[in-house]
Amino acid sequence: MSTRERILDAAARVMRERGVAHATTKEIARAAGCSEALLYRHFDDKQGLFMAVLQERMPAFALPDDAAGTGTVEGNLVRLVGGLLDFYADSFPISASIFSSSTLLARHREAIAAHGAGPQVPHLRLQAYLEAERKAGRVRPDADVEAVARLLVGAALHHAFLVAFWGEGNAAEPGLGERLVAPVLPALLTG
Amino acid sequence: MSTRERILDAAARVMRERGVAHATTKEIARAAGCSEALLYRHFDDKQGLFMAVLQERMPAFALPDDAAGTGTVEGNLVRLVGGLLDFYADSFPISASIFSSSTLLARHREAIAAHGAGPQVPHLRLQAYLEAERKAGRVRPDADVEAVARLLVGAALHHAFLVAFWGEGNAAEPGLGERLVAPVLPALLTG
DNA sequence: ACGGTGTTAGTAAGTATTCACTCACACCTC
DNA sequence: GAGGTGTGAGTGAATACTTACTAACACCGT
Repeated sequence: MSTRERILDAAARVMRERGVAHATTKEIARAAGCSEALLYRHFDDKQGLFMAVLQERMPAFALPDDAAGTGTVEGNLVRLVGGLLDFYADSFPISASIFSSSTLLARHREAIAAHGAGPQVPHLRLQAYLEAERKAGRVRPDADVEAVARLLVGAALHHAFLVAFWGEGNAAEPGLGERLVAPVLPALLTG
Repeated sequence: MSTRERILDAAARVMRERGVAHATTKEIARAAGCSEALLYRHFDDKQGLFMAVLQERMPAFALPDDAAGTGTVEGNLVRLVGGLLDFYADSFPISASIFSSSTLLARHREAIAAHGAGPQVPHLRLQAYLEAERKAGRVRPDADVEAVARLLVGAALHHAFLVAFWGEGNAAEPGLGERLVAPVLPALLTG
């Protein structure tokens, strides 16, 4: 693994485990097993390093390839929500830390706007899946798919928030995906 | 207004507007219009001041008094979700900042555990309302009220997250409460 | 009424430490 | 020997926190 990658891993680890406030250059260098000076060979400054972590060490949000029309809507939704729960569990600690600095937030916002990425992507993707199912006739034509997408994505985010707050202890909650999907099914399914 | 209150207001304002990273003692003192030394007359240390802000300047989450059995379930839920949207819109910026420091998070967690407060309160309260309605026979006996509460609370939190990320611009979204409540109604209402 | 005594509210000017960041220099490979 | 990779030893600035001090005010015995 290249030094740059080691530094990025170390920085991400410190940010996750101790919070951005403690993610000092000294702490990151110690975690990466190198000198502080070396950080500056690979990154312009500390904010540049943070930005690289945000862009290269945020867990990718990959919804499984569009399964619209295959399997059952319920099964697909459960799988998608499971992916959302994992995604937010991994990304929430670092995402939240962005809000600790207005300047970091502003830079991140600009960087992200350029890529078409951003925090609205998950619910837009889920919404797109539901729209495809609606087009396929497996979801009621009058269903508010945007609202449903927001409910499901929100519940996943909320769960990550609680886990991050209370510590790693109560992380996995088996069957949560199924339980979250069930209440919105009557509003979705053609009947 | 007492000096202590002025300092708390100033600290909360700086934390909100510029983020905890920029909430230095100097900055807070300047915002409060006093000397840094005075901060230490009223608080043990900076973390103590932050803790006081978290405990005394977080917007109170007040669900309107238990309306179970009155009005319509839909109307009550819309009102409750509206309250949640306001609550999270106000509290998210400061809540998120807790995660910037593992030690601050740990202290806040302990302080909160003592009060029986914490981030699980909103969805427990909403869940309690739904259970009351179930007992009153206005919600299906087989409805998963916990899952529904998590969906609605999560969607409100998610909305606050997006607003905090993109700036104050796209804050109010009229009719959002109604749209979020509608998809869970079929799973709740007795038919 | 008046001086003495203590308390409260406030600050200017520090100190020690930590922070992000730099630089001169060493080591290595080609 | 040139250029990439790496470091020890710093630097000035910023930070959290302290100290020594003042002005205002309340209380009280005489």
